[in-house]
This record gives sequence, structure tokens and C-alpha cells, in this order.
Amino acid sequence: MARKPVVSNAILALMRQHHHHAWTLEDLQTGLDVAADFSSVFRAVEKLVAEETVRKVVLDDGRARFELHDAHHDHLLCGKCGELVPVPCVIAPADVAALERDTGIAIVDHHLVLRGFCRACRET
Amino acid sequence: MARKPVVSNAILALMRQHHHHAWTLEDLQTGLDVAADFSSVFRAVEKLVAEETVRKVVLDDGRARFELHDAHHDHLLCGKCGELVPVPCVIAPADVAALERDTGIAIVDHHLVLRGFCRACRET
DNA sequence: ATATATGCAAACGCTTTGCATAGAG
DNA sequence: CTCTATGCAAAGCGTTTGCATATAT
Repeated sequence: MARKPVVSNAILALMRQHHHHAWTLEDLQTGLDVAADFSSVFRAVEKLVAEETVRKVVLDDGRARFELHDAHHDHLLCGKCGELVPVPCVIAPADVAALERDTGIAIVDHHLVLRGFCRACRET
Repeated sequence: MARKPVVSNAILALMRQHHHHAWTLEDLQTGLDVAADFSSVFRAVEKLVAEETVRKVVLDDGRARFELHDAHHDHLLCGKCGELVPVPCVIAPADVAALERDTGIAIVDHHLVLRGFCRACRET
């Protein structure tokens, strides 16, 4: 090290406080308990993504969201509140294997975005 | 109507010639047999998407791809050649239903992007 | 005359980078 | 002294929009 990664630590602290959340860069900058330039947030997150502490997800609105990179899961984008809600993965490994066999492709990873309504919005 | 949608027609013609392809706006503009401004391509595609003739897919590189909107399918993004290859859907409806039951969310639609290697790239 | 399509140019939104400075080993 | 982190400002890049013009009904 050569200097304390203040912004980076603040980002991780924030993410851990609300771990069911996918943050935009703006969200992060706003939520931090320290003042930080947007580019500093950007670069800090970039490193966290590179070291796979954080996962990056790009949605159709063209903005990136970041979340702690824990166990694999997919997402529901709520059509009402706009939240990107983590949901357990519904992709059956057997189906993936069958697809590889049938098509000749090799599958390494995936990302599924479901569209619909989260629990809270569904009820109202 | 009030004027022939020249660009729009050219886009559809192009897409039908190579229907296993996901086009960026730039691809479309380049591939058209008529000269068209980028914004004209943009607006034409925008309408085709609105009327659901064309489907829009946004990838992590921040660029949108467009393809003819036929039967539902998902995609493989090839890590070598970068192509967005259509693949049959592997999501089991029963699993989706179970997820809705377990979590209380409502699912309307989905989009799955697989990462891996297409057949051609896998073999080489 | 009215309604849609097009081209040009400029604005926009988010992301990314260049460069100089600051702080820790 | 060297190495990483930060701030500021500006550039990048794909997308989108405002406005005037063209074309078909």
C-alpha cells in the first residue's frame, strides 16, 4: 500500500450496511460518509470489480449498478419502483448442459434479468 | 402514412437478409443500401421497437443491439468473437413459477445473457 | 393542408481519462 | 523516493432531441 483507500473502504462499508442493494455510482457517491469526487468513486469501484469483490450489472437504462459479489444470484427489475432486486438463480444446470450439448456452444457464466414486480409493489 | 418510411424499410430488409444477427445502430447505418443519417436510423429503429417488430438488447458494453422480434430466445455473448448469438430459452416455466411462489414477486418477462464461446470459436 | 420521415447539428447522460497533488511506506 | 489514492476538469462515446425541410396523402 501507499495510501489508505478511504473511498474504497467507505464504499464497502456502505455496501455492507445495506447489502440487498444494487448501487449506481451516483448512489454510492451520495451515500458515502466521506466526501469523494465522482471519479474517485468510479476508480475505487473499478478496482473492486477487478478484484471481484464487487459485481457490475448493466441495465437497459444504460447505467451500471454495483453490488457485493457474494453467492451467485440473478435479478428482478421491478417495473414499478425500479429496484433491482436480487433473487435466487432459477437456471437448472442440467438445462445448461443440455443446451451446450445441443448447440455446441460453451457456457461459462450467465446473467438473468427478470422483469416484473417486487413483493412490495405487487401487493399495492 | 404521410411519407414512405425508406429508412425503416431498408432496416427491415437488411435484418431479414441476415436474420441471425444482432445489430448495433452503427451496423445498421453501415449496412443499409441507402444513405441515412444516424438519427434517422435511430428513430426508425425506435419505432420498430415500439411496435414490437424489433427487440432491443443492451449489453454490458453500453451499446444497444437490435434484432427481429420473432419467437422468444435468449443470447450467448461470445467471449472471443463478441457476437451476440441467439440461443433457445433454457428457463423452465415451472422454475419460474416456483420462484414466484417462494419469493412473492411477479414475473412478466426475462432476458438471459449467457457468457461463453460460440460454436465456431469453441472449436478453434 | 396535414401528417410522417429525414438530415443536420447540437445537447445529453453516464463513463472514462489526463494531469497535478497528497499521503503512506 | 516510490507507489497508490484523490480531486478537478475535460474528453469520450453512444444515445437522444430540436428544428427546419421534404414527401406523400
